[in-house]
Amino acid sequence: MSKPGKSRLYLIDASGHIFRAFYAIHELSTSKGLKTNATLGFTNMIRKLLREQTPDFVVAAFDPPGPTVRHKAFPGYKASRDETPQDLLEQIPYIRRVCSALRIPILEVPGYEADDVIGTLARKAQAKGIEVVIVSEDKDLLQLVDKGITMFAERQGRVTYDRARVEDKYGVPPESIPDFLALMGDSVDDIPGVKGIGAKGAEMILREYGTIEKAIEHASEITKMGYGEKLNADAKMAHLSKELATVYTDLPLELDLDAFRAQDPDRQLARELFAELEFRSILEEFTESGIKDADYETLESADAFVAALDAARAAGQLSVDLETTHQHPVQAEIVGIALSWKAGHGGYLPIAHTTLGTGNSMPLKEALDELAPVLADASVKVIGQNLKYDLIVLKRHGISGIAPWFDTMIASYLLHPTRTGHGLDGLALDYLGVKMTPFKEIIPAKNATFDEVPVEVATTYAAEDTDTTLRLSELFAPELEATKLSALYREVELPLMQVLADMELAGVRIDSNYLAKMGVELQKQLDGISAAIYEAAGGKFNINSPKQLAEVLFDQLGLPSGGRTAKTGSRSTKAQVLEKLAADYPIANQVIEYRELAKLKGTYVDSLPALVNPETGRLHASFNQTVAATGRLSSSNPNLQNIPIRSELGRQIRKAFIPADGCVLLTADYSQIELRIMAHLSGDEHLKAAFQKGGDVHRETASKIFRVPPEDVSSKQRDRAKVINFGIIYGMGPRRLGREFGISTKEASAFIDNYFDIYAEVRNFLGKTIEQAKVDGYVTTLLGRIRYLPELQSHQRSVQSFGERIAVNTPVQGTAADMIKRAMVNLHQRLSDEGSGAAMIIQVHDELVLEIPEDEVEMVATIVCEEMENAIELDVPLVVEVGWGGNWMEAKP
DNA sequence: CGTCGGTCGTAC
DNA sequence: GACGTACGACCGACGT
Repeated sequence: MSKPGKSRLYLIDASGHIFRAFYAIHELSTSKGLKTNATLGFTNMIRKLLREQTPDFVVAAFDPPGPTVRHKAFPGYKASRDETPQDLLEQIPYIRRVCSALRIPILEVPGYEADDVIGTLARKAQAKGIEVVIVSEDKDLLQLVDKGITMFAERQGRVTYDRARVEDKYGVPPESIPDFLALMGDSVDDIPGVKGIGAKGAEMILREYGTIEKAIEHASEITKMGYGEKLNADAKMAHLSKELATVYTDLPLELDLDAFRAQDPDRQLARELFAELEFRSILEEFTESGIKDADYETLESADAFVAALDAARAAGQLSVDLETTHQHPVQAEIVGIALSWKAGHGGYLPIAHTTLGTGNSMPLKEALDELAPVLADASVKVIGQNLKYDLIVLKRHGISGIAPWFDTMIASYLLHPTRTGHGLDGLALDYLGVKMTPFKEIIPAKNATFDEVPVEVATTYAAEDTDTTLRLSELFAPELEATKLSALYREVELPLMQVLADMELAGVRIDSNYLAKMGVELQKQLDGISAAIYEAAGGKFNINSPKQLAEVLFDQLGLPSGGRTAKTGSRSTKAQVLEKLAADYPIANQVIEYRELAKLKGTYVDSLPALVNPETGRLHASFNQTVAATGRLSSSNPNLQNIPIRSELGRQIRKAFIPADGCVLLTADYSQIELRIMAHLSGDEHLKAAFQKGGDVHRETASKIFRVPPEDVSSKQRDRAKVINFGIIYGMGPRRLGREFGISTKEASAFIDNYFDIYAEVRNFLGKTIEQAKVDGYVTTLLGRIRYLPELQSHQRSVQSFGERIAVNTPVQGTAADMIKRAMVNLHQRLSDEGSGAAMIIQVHDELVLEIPEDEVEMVATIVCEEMENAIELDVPLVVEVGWGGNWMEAKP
C-alpha cells in the first residue's frame, strides 16, 4: 500500500479522537464498572488505521494535563467548555496503555497542545522529504496541509485533504485557515472570532485580502454587510483569535524517526489490556489458538484408559467430557471420552471413530463399565462444562447415580448471571486468555460429525476441553466458595441439573395427528383471510412482512399510522396499532386475525411435530439453567414455556400435549407467587393480610384502593387492581399505567400514589432496595442469588431507570425462581424415595407439569403440593393449585 | 448462501 | 423517556 521509495509518517491527534469517541459512542463499561467507550473508539480507529494504511512511522500526540500557553494568552480560552467528565478522564490511562500495547509512541509536551506537537513534527518531516499524514477530524489542523502533508479524516467519509481539497471545502488555502477560524470563530475550541462574520463572510474577506491584518488595514473599504465596521469593532479579538487558532510549528522537539518506526504490537501486553477492558473480539485476535506446552495423549488401549482413570482416582479429581455425534443429548452417540486430572494434561479415548488411521481403543460398553464407578466414586471430584449434557447421554446408557462436584457453566452463571453465554470458548478466552479450537475447524466437511474427525486431531481438541474446564474450575471454585452463592450452588443448582437431565430425557408426548388436523384447518382459514386482505389491498403482497404491510396500509390505503417502532422509526404495524384502526377499517381486523392464525401455525402447530424425536416418539426440549439473569430457567428447541393459553384458539394447542398410555398429566401452579414474595420481602401488613385471609388478592386490593367493601368491587375495579399489582413488580410507571387504563399520566400518577399510601411498606421496600443496590452494586434473592447492576452507575436517565426497575424486579422474580427450583429438587428426591413412577416433564416458572401413572395421581398430587408449598417458608402462606387430565389443557385448573 | 438485526407475538 | 424475564418465526439487508 505504501508507495515505494517514499516513507510515510502518521501523526495521530489522539486527544481529538478520544473526545469525539467519548461523545459519539454510547455508554459502555466493563463488568467492574470501568467506562470504556472512548477507549474502544480510539482502539478501533488506531487498529483500522494500522491495518489499512500500513504506516512506516507513527506517533500519537496527546494534550497534556493542565493549562497550555493558549490559556495564558487568553484566559477565556476553552472556559465555556465543561470540565472534562470523570468518565472520560479515567479512560486516558487505558488509552495510553492501548498505545503501548500497539507500540505507538506517545508524545505530550507540557504547556502545548497535541496540535502543536503535530505541527512541529509535520514541518520537520516535510523538510526531510517524508510524506506526512495527519490523522484528525479537526479543521484547525488543516492549516498544516501542504506539499507532502495531508490530513486524513475517517469520520468525514474517509476524506484525505490536500491543498486543493481544503480550498475546495473552505474557499481558502490551508495557510489561511487560522485567519478563517479567527474571523468566523470556533465554538468547539472557544475561539471567539469576529461578531457578525460567519463562514461565508470570512471566505469573502480572505479571498480579497488574504490575511486578517491586511483586511483590517483596508477595513474602511469593506462595505458589504458592514463587515468593515465589524472588523474594526472586533479587531483586537480577531488578532487574538488568530493567535489562538495558529498551530505552533517550532516546539523544541526532535524528529526521532527510529523511535517512530511502526512496530508489531506487544501481544502479551495487548492480551492483558484487552482482557481487562473486556474487548472480547479484539482480545481474540491477539490470542493464539490452542494451548501451549500441553501434554495430551491418545489413550490407545483399554489398559491406557484404566491407567488414566486410576491416576484420576489418585488425584481425587476428574474433568470429563463425552465426544458425540450430535448437539442434542437425546440423539447423541458416544464417539470418545476425554479426561483430565491435572492442569495441562489430558487423555482421549477414541471409541467410535470412522476415520482410517489410528483405530478405536475399546468398545463403548467396556469403556463405560470402567468409567461409571469412577464417576460414582465419592472421593473423586467430577468436573465438567455443561454436565447436564453428559448426564443425559450416560443415563441413556444406563449410568445414573453420578453426583458431579463442579460444573463450570453453572459456576460462571452464578458468578455473572448477566453474562451473554457461558460457553467454554468464551470462558476460556476471558478467564484464561486461551482461544479454543473451533469445532468447525476440526471437522473434515461442512456438516460432518465428530466420529469423522481423525483420532489425532480429536485428541487435541477433546483433551483441550477437559483441561480448560479443569483450569476454569480451579478459578471458579474458590470464588464461589468465598460467597453465599456456594450454598445456592451446592444445594439448589447442582442437584437441579440432575432433575433437568431427567426432564429432558423424559420429554413429553405429542399428539401429532391432532396438530396435523389443526394445521389443515388453520390453513383453510388463513387462505380465506388472505384473499380478503388482498381484495381490500387491491393486490397480493406478503402479509408477513411488516414493511410491505405498512406500505399497503398507510400508503396505498391511506390509513392513519399510529406510532413508530423504537429502533428504526418505521411505522409500526403491531396489534395495538391495528386495534385502534379496526373500528374504521375492516382490513386492520383481518390482519390481526391473520397474524394470530399464522403465529399459531408457524410457531406451534407446524413446528412442534417436526421436533419430535423419532426414536422416543416424544418432544425433548432443553431447559436451560444458565440463561435468564434473574435465576429463572428458560426453555428452547422448542420453548415449552410460551405455549398459548390466553386466547381460546391458542389454548387448543395444549390439547396436543398428552400423557403416555396409562398415565395422566398433572399441573401444579403457585398462586400469585410473585405478589406473595413481594408481601414477604416488603413486610407490608396490608398485603400480607390479603394473603392470610386467603381470598382474592386483587379484589382485596381493589377494595382498599377504591375504598369499597370487597363484595361491592366491580369487575373493572378488580381488573385495575390486578394491573397495578403486577405493575409494581415490574416497576411500571404512570405513563404505562395511564395508557393501560385510558387515563392521563397525571391521573395515573395519583392512582399510584394512592396505592402506595395504602401499601406504604411496599413503597418503602422498593425505595430501600434501590438505595441498597446503588451502594452495593448488586441485588440478591432470598437464597442469595446475585445480580450486578452496572446500569445504576449510568449517567443516562433512561439507563438508570432501567437499572432501578431491574433492582426491584430481580429480587422478586429471582426468589420465585429459587423457590420452584428448590421445590423441584426436593420433589425429585421425594418421588425417587417413594418409588413413584411419576416424572416432572415441564416447568413454566410458577408451574410444574408431571406425567403420572393413573393409579398414583392422588398420592403424587399431595406430594407435589407439599413440596411446592414448603420449598421456602414465607411470612404468607403459599398456595398451590393442582389439576390433572388427559392433556395439558384439561389438566390446567 | 449464511448471518444478523429488526419486528412482532407468545408465555410467566 | 415505554414494564421485568425469556424464545422464535419471519423478513430483509448485508457479506462471502
